[in-house]
Amino acid sequence: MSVKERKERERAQRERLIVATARELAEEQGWDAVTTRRLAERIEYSQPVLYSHFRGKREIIGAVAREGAAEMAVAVRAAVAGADGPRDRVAALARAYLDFAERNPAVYDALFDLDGGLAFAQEDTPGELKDAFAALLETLGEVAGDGVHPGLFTETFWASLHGLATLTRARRLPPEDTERRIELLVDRLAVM
Amino acid sequence: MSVKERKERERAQRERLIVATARELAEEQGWDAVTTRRLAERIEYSQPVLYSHFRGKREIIGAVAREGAAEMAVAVRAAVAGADGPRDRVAALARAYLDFAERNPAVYDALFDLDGGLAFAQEDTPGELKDAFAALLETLGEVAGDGVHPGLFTETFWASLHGLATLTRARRLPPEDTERRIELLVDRLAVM
DNA sequence: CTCGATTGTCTAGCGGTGCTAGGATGGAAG
DNA sequence: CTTCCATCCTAGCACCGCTAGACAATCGAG
Repeated sequence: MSVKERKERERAQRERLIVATARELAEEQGWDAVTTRRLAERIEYSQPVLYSHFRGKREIIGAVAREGAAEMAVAVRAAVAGADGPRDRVAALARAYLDFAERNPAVYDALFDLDGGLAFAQEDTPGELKDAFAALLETLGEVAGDGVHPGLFTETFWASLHGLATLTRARRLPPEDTERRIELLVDRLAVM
Repeated sequence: MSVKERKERERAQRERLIVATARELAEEQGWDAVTTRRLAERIEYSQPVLYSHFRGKREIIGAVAREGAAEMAVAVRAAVAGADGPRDRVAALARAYLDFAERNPAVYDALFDLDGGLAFAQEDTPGELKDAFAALLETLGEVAGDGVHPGLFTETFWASLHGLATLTRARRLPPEDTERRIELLVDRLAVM
């Protein structure tokens, strides 16, 4: 039976290789450059092997998105943990979020711009996504203010950050003033 | 010489037909369905005709985006004109913006998600885009608050709206609470 | 009115995409 | 040692954006 187990281990390892390579390629050259042919060549297997792990390209994007969500949750929680008081915590969260988006643009796209076939805000939403939202909620729920539902506040604050992240990266907003925009959001939206 | 003029008129008309058809097709079936072949078939010309008007598909997207920006400016100004007092004006603007995004998803994508080859926030930015931003600035600049640059405030408020628009449409946010999120944004961000 | 030049349009095709059917191959089981 | 089965690859499908080159229609000169 250990032969079978070994094969399963190797298979799981190859799956991780596919996801890591797709992410790498996307960060290097953008998702448009992540074609099944190039991806197959990089992992040194033929195209059909990809389809024995994933239904198609969108599922590969989804896998990168889930991985990214888990990392983002870690990054946000780490940033918040190093800050004192509600205001600093919210500001640290906002900076960590935008920083993550800037440093991992392809992952951010996989999460929020592209179609990775993932459900959001539903029962069958992957755990990584639920947890990433929970990481935001932990800090933002504190500053929702009286009579405002913490979840609703978190959604709204998150949407604002998402807007800044995407518009800045798509060169719709000049990047120099990012810090000032963050301060504005934090000071006005959060109730301390 | 009037023969030449007639031909130019017909050519301009055909260009408008291309843009209108691309927009129609995108609203019906999404931008993925807007292929040069399908578009050519709908306008009852062959593919290469498209390339005698536009450098490529991205320029067609850009043309739809410019058209959409002009319409959005009109919609926003109309909504604001029908409201009294700063708070109502800002709320009306926010609703009009999100309403436009919801009613014209393909146009909204052309403007802010896809690459239409347009410059933003620069000298060579198309007039329609500058004017759409101006329409936001006219109302939002009023409520930036002391010591906050009106342009910066407008960018930030706009980013928040954009975040709500995209996340809602991509099913990342449940749509039922949109109105409550708007109220939250307006009441907190704007200084009255 | 005829004829060459120019303009406009089309057919056909290039290299690429995501995805899949079917045959070859190599290792486990009997 | 042979049989069988899982695994993988070659080859190919239909489609994509885009373009070269053939063809037809129109224009201006003689």
